[in-house]
Amino acid sequence: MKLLLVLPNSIFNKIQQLIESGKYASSSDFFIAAVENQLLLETTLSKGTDVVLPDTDTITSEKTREDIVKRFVLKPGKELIKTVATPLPEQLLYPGSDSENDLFLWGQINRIFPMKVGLRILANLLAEKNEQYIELDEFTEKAVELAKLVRSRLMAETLQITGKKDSLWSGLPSEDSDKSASRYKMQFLAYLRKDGIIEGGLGRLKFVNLKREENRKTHIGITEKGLEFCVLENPILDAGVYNSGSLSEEGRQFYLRHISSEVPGETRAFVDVLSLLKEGKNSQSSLNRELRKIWPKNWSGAVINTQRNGTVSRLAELSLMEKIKNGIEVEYRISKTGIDFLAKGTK
DNA sequence: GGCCTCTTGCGTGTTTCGTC
DNA sequence: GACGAAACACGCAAGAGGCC
Repeated sequence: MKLLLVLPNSIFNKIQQLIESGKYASSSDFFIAAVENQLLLETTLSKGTDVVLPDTDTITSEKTREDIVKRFVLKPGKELIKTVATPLPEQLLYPGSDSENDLFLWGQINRIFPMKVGLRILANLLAEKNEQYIELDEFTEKAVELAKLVRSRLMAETLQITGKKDSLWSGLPSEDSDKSASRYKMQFLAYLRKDGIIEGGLGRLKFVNLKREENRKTHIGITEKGLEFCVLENPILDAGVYNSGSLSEEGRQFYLRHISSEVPGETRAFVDVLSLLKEGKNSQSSLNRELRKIWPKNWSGAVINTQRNGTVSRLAELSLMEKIKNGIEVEYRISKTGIDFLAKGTK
């Protein structure tokens, strides 16, 4: 949508100076950042702060908002957190399945970073309450509110620094959509099905465990592996670096080691896609065609597409492959790290 | 203007819950 | 036990963004 805006010369000149100094790529970028900041402020103020911190009064400034985000997404003290047991196979296997090799992550989980944010929030809540488990609803509500703030901040920072829309915030819930909040909770975080099976990325990756208490309330705790991944340095959350990817090298290596030993379904998906890339199946259509032969026969074309897309996005985030734009088409290419992972994963 | 890719909102069938 | 309502689980496809 295009808007016609009348500005006093004094304001216009100041904006021009900021653009010329390189802080913004264009006047559009300046206005988008300004509007997003104002909308964020309005939304947060209208909701009050009861969902965030017990000792925070009213969010009245950018600095206060920053403090809240920092307090819940910065590295928690590892020694302050009591971990829980890793989920057992029977908490993960669907009726009729007997092998974790077939447990693919749902394709709509297309980023690891949103789960990292969720883990940070969970760990900080556990540390603050000095508990091993907390109520799932309490965690997910707070995670959604804070993840929205992280997303808004990330959008504004990325626009300022790179001058273009990057997708580092992909997967995090947006301020203006309950649907995206629901998606974040159900797909990236965790929940417990009625039959006791754990769903959601954090659960399927064994970074958290869930249990239903006698009062039927579900509780969530962080596993040892979840805590290890959680406290690893993150360029965005800990250093405010927005141009080196969403995970640190250490974080990427940990994730790969973890899935290799604990999450065979994710390893299988990675190995399947990387093997095909190595064989030269570099386009979306050729990948889909080949994956259809080796992935579950009951998956429709749309499901193959969803699963391929999610796997490719996570692989790219981990630097195991890259996407190269050729005009309007994209070529997938395995990286050196991808080849190394494949060598280890297929041994 | 049209095409391709990717993200994410929505539709639909199934299951669970509450009430009578 | 029957029924309707609500919640859940899964999967599809609309639409935004980028490019020619």
